[in-house]
Amino acid sequence: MTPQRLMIVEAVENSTNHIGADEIYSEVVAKYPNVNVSTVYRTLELLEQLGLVTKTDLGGGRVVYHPVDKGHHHHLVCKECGATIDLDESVLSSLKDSLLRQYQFVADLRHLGIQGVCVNCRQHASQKPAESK
Amino acid sequence: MTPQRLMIVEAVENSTNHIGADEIYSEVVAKYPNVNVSTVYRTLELLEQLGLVTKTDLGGGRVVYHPVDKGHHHHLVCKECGATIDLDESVLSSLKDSLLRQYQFVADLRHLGIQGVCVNCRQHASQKPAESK
DNA sequence: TAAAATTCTGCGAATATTTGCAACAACAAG
DNA sequence: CTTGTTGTTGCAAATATTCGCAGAATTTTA
Repeated sequence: MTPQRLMIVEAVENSTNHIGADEIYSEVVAKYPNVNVSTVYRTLELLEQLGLVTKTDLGGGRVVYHPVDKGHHHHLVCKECGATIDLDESVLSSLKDSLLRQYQFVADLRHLGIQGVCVNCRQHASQKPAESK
Repeated sequence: MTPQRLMIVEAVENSTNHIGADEIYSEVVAKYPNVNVSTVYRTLELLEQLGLVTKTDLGGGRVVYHPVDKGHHHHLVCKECGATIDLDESVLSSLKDSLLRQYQFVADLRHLGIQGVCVNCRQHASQKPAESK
């Protein structure tokens, strides 16, 4: 356990909710200017393999990390407005069961990002002219 | 509809199953050496928005495209051996329904890549020394 | 403690993908 | 036929992430 690893772990643990690799990097660099981005990525990969943090792709290049010990949950990501809605783990448990029964496949559904369209955007779909695209 | 777009569409349609951006690019360049990668990506993004093709992240940097008119299905991707198991759409329909009922969220579950561990790797987990990592 | 082995890191290069921008083609208006 | 408008492309640069490699740090061994 090296000082840089310690700080990376700290940064992830201290994050209120989710944190991106770039934010972790900035945070660590502030205290220890010599650390390299590679180290951040390597450590995050390590932590993920050890089952300590989850990595979630929220789409649109937004990849965030979350400490496992702070609870599992998922995200509904709206493709229109970009909002993310937290989702309880239970909603996916039946899917996980089905996959296990029907395919003997142990799905890793600990922290998903599911793309779609939220209520708000669906209702305003007709009125709204276009996106900030 | 420009010639380059036409060829990109062709490449996707002609692919037996799935095809990556790099493969599409190579295929198109073979006939029309001037096309640029950007054009490929831009066209694929366009096709995706038009609902003509799906883009699926199989994990590990493998992103593949698939024409919508060739049927919806999903993939179970084994993190150990990298195998992908095709999955019928129906398995996810109940999840989609739940999300719609409970969250009024229209999930885009047309072509997912679900990470996990397949039967094979689960059984051999203890024997297998390590991966090709 | 010194030499050897192992692990981790920083750096720079490679990869995949996206973006800004200026040139270009198609097409409508005059 | 010239001009203007719009949409598409090629190129080069930016971004995010990964990878190889050599040097540092750490541990092991004697």
